[in-house]
Amino acid sequence: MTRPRVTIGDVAAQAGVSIATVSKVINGRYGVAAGTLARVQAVIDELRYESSIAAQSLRSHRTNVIGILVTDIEPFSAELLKGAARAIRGTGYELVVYSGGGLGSVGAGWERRYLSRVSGTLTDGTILVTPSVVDVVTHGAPVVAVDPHTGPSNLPSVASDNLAGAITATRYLIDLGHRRIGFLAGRPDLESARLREQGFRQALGVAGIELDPDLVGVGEYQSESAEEPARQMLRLRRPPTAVFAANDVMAIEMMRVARSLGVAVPRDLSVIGFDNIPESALAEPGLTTIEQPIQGMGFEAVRMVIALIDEAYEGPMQLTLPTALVVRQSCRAAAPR
Amino acid sequence: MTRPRVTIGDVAAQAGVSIATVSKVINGRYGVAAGTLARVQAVIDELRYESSIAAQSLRSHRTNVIGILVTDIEPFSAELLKGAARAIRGTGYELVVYSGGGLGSVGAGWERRYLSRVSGTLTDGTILVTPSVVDVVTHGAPVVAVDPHTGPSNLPSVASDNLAGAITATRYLIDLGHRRIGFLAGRPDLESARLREQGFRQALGVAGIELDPDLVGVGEYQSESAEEPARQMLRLRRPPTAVFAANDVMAIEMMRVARSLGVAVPRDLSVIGFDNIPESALAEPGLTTIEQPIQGMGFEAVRMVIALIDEAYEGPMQLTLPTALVVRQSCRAAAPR
DNA sequence: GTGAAAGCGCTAACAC
DNA sequence: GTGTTAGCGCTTTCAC
Repeated sequence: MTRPRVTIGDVAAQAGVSIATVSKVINGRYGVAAGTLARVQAVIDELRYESSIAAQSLRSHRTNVIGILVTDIEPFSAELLKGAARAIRGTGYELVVYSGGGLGSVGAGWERRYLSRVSGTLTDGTILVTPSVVDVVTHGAPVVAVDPHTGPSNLPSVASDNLAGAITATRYLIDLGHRRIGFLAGRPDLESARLREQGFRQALGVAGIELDPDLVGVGEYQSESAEEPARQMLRLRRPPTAVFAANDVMAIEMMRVARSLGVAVPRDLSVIGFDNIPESALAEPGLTTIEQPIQGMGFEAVRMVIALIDEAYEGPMQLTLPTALVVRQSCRAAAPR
Repeated sequence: MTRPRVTIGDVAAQAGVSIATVSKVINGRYGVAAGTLARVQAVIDELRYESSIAAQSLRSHRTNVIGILVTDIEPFSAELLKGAARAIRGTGYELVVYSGGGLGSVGAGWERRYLSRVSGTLTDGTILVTPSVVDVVTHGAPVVAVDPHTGPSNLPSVASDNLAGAITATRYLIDLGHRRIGFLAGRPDLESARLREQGFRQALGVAGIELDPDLVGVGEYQSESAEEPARQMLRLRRPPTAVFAANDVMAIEMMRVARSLGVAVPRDLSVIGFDNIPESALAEPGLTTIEQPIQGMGFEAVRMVIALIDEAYEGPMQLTLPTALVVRQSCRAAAPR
């Protein structure tokens, strides 16, 4: 059933009071006689009046909404949203997710543009997911970055410990006795990829293992671009006995290529990947992974913005959450030499 | 860096034109001299001006936003959102997800309340996910219900075929030779649960199998409430050789209880569940399921609202998507009698 | 071509 | 207690 929108004016007219009085009733302000209050309330119920968020927030600059900006809703951001939703429960705030339509939404900078369109008007605080923007201008309302692609900016942020995770993964392989360990790197323009490679190299260095340059391929975080480097690595005269991939899809690709080349995992090759897409555990249940606390990042980001809004935040402005090694069946001890 | 919000007035002043002219530039309206346009545009870039969505939509009633209302972001709705996001790509629309803070958000009716707060103002079209409300009043902008809990209402809707799915599942067990088939029912107040039970009974009827009332337990879609009925069923003098659970978590609970009672799945008991939570495949990789097209529902809902906005929709107003049987290791042929 | 003015639905001083 | 008034930031006639 479609009928014209009910406005505060309609309620006022019907109740025989002024708009201001209705506004007071809605917002529970002082100075309304009990009788008037009841009458206005009755009309509100009868007309099923609901205030317009647009008008309300335009005027009052208080919305009880935490905004979260994602360029798209895909497995990673969806997982993050679950954590954010969990953190929002019972806080009195509501969560509003703004999703650009994928595709970089007419170029990067989407986050910045949208931020200024909603922040402080439609939201009391805003979370930016994997922003690729550094110089963000805020307008009073707090903004928190999650998993910033470009590394720490001027914003408070929540990230996971890519460096420590990569070290853990590499150490694990080393401890299994592997010495020829390959690495499939991510997109060089992203902070996460840089940190994961750094961790890999660092762990090798500490163990006194010299890295053969042939054992490093750039897969750019995607299976298509990882295929060729993976194949090359396995076709070396002396192929690696283990490979650490900077993310899960490349690890899965590595296993696929190995299979096609008759290299058995984990018998001939151990594979470990940095977990980015929760669903990858479904696609390759046996894959050993370094798990990022994806939900946890969403959760902490929400807690952080809310605390910042209330000016009660006491914690590091750059929060780094630990990763965890999840051992499954894709790794085994290196064959004795 | 925090500085006061840049408004259209600031731009106008800086460019030495009127607010009206700036508005025309922003909206690409006719009647602006090339020189003026360039100058205004330059100021906009310099000041990094972005129009306020709140003000804009309050005035213009056109937002290019599809709103999607969910009571919470959990695995089911998150999956749905992925599909919705996929459908939105390249359409020029943006997706905005409004999430109540779980917990029924101060009682049901949250959807109705929120709908009237955003529809037609902040959104051009709105999707209601699993609404438990029947009499929805719309205000011009189209509204589509996804997976309505109460069955078809006055709204256009997208749902999955619970009835056919339940029949498929039951038939599958029958075809495996099972004759004593148990059923764990869902929440009786929800349409999905009614349809799934109906399909179960119908399939048995067609096969000429009489249903033993002891083989039907009400698990209410939750593992806690399913535990007792599951146990009772397995402890019958003549326990079932197969069980169909109205959702996945109850199916998983059934397997757990069976295990604890020394009943081996699938040797002694076949189990099949209606899939609701994508992640359940992770928790119980071997579970045979009736898969709901969760992403698909989100996808189709978005296409439907957009078509309705453009007044170009030609399809059924109550769209029902098919389910699929996914056979894994939790079912086997009944032992010959 | 451009700007003055009205008003979208609402809130918040301030009078009465 | 209640109503009048002045905007919030923007779009849109309609004069000039």
